[in-house]
Amino acid sequence: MKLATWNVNSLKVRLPQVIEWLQTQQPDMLCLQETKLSDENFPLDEIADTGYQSVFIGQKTYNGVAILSKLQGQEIITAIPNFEDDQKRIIAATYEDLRVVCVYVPNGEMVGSEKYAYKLKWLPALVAWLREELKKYPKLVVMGDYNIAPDDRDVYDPQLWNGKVLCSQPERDAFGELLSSGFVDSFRLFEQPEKSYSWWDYRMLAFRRNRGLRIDHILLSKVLADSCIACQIDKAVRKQDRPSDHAPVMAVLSA
DNA sequence: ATGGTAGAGGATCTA
Repeated sequence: MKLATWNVNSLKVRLPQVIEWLQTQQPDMLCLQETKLSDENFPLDEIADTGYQSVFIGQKTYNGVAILSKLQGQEIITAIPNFEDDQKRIIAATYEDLRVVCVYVPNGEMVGSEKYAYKLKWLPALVAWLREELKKYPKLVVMGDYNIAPDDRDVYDPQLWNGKVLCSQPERDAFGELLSSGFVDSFRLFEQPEKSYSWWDYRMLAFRRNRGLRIDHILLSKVLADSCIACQIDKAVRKQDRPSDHAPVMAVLSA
């Protein structure tokens, strides 16, 4: 079983790359973030032609999430329950006994900004909901763009980024709260290359210089973590023409 | 040099 997540930064622009990636990697589930599409414009048929079902929730211009899978998703949820939010950042679906949650955590813009306050309000709401999900679904995977680099080794220049958005202590604490609720960062179950990142700014030749952050994560419930045999970032995708600024992350479960 | 790029939409906003 291959589980993957990719912030595509416009599914309209990236659709050919997504279809090619589905065909070559054959993931069982692919979570997408920043589709930036209204639901009526979602490329359902093109994706179906590749052999994948889609569940999605989007909006014009910003945000938007989807789960592509070879199976049809059930028990679909498209928002955090009991949390007022206009932005489309969450979709969850059940595939047999596997519960998949796709998340696009707010970016936060800058420490102290209104968007940062929204991020710090959004994250505990996510954690509270996922604690309930975990009670219902022992086999739970939560993957997506968390917009949080959990540790200094996930940052190309920790001094420069110290206390900045994506790295600030309140954000890292919120991520820690999520982990301590019963999740494991699948990437850190394994030995990984030094300076492994999942996002590189489009500006300043950041990718060529490997000035990146690891902010896209696949979190597994304990039951799933026990069967995880690999996790890697597909950095080659970021080298393509007209790439997303994020690379896909993929975890492999046995059986 | 307080910069730079990409996407959406059609002037800025978001990342």
